[in-house]
Amino acid sequence: MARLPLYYRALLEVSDAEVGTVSSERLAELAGVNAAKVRKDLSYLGSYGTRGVGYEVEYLLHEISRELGLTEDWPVVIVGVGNLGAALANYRGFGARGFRVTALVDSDPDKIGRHIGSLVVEDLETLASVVETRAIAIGIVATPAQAAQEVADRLVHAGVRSILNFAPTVITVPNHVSLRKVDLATELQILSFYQRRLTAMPNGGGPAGAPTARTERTEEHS
Amino acid sequence: MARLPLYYRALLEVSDAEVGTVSSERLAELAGVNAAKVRKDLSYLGSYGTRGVGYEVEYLLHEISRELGLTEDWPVVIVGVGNLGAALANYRGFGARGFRVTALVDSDPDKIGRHIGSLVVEDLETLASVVETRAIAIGIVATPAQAAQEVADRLVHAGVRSILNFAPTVITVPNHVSLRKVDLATELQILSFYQRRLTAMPNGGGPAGAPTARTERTEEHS
DNA sequence: CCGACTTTGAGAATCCGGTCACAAGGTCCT
DNA sequence: AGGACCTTGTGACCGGATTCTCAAAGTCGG
Repeated sequence: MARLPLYYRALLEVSDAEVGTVSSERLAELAGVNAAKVRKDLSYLGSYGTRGVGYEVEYLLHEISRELGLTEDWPVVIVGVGNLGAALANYRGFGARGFRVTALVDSDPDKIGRHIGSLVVEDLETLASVVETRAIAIGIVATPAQAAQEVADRLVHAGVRSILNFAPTVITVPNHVSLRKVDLATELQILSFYQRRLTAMPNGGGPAGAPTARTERTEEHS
Repeated sequence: MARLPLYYRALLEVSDAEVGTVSSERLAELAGVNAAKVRKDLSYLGSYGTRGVGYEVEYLLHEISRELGLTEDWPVVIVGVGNLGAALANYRGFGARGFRVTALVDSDPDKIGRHIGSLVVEDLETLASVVETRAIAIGIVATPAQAAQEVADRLVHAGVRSILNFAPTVITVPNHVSLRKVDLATELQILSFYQRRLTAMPNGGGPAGAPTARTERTEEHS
């Protein structure tokens, strides 16, 4: 499931402070989801957790990180070293656990050879050998939209099975390849959509609910 | 719907090349979704499009951009000018349509006063007045996880109604505020999850489907 | 050792979005 | 003008995900 990483992070939080066990209730709160959902999800990867007590934090943490493949490490290549690509290369956020950015490639001769952090930007033409020699598992596409599909094709051809696409376009891959996308412009447009709703109808927006209730909503937008 | 931006982009593509009209079929292809879904979605914002012909590109484009609020412009503030914040500030991707990054704020004295593009980083403490004087509508949270909730609270308090969260943590807002998140680490972990699946069971992964069929999958992962 | 209390795990009910299928409406050629 | 053909709009259906609910399992204090 796509919620495992959420639980993982929630577990990390509790493992700092408290010790021993967490209830599904508490986990749900931390992860911003329903408690029943937490239990369903967790039971789906085996019956860890004892009734009347909760889940043993350390053990569950271990199980989830194994399930997520966080115990192995996955070399990453970033294709396209513009603003975004460069920022991603420096981003500690995922240098942190298991994901090492191992190579940067670009097709722009001006950028090839440039140093970014401890890496050197390499030629897109050498992608295949880069992927092979460094056992790259994950490719990040951070190119302009026009180049994205071709880059994806090359990644797939080179043997990459997981692609994260930041380019603002739909790309297509064979179905043995995993594809996820992060689309910044789209996110803003969605916000804009709701914003417009709000300002269009000055007051009568919410359906008489408690106006200051705190809800964790990220996907649905009620 | 959250698919409107997709259609919008697809329409932009066709508006370059061809002229006149598009069928839902073609739009679906461009946007990577089912044709029936396109029709449902579009019919949901009124009956544009004539039977037997399709949708008039320019008109539909106009309608969608109005619906998405892309005709107005939404000043954006970025809170937290680390790697990611700085990259976002420079990113042309959403400077492009309607979204102007109008202010940058940070709490780090070393960063305050620094120039990024044409903007100067301002003090987080002045957030309220920045939001008010510049009529900021959207806040982007690009701080470390620990600071994210407080920053969000401040944004809400200052009157921001739409927040895009890049910090790797769950944040909570009153329910009259729209919240979306972009979680890079989570995306990678999800890829890692499927990657592990693949390598764990060397061959028998896919259920006998055509192994090289091209599918656009981003959310479901079969 | 027993009873009160807590919390999981899973079966049942419900909700929601996606897909299918087809009638209604409209174009274009003859 | 008429018929063949095309594409939309929509009602019906389907399946998966979410939520509700409750019995089973386990702890803890006395």
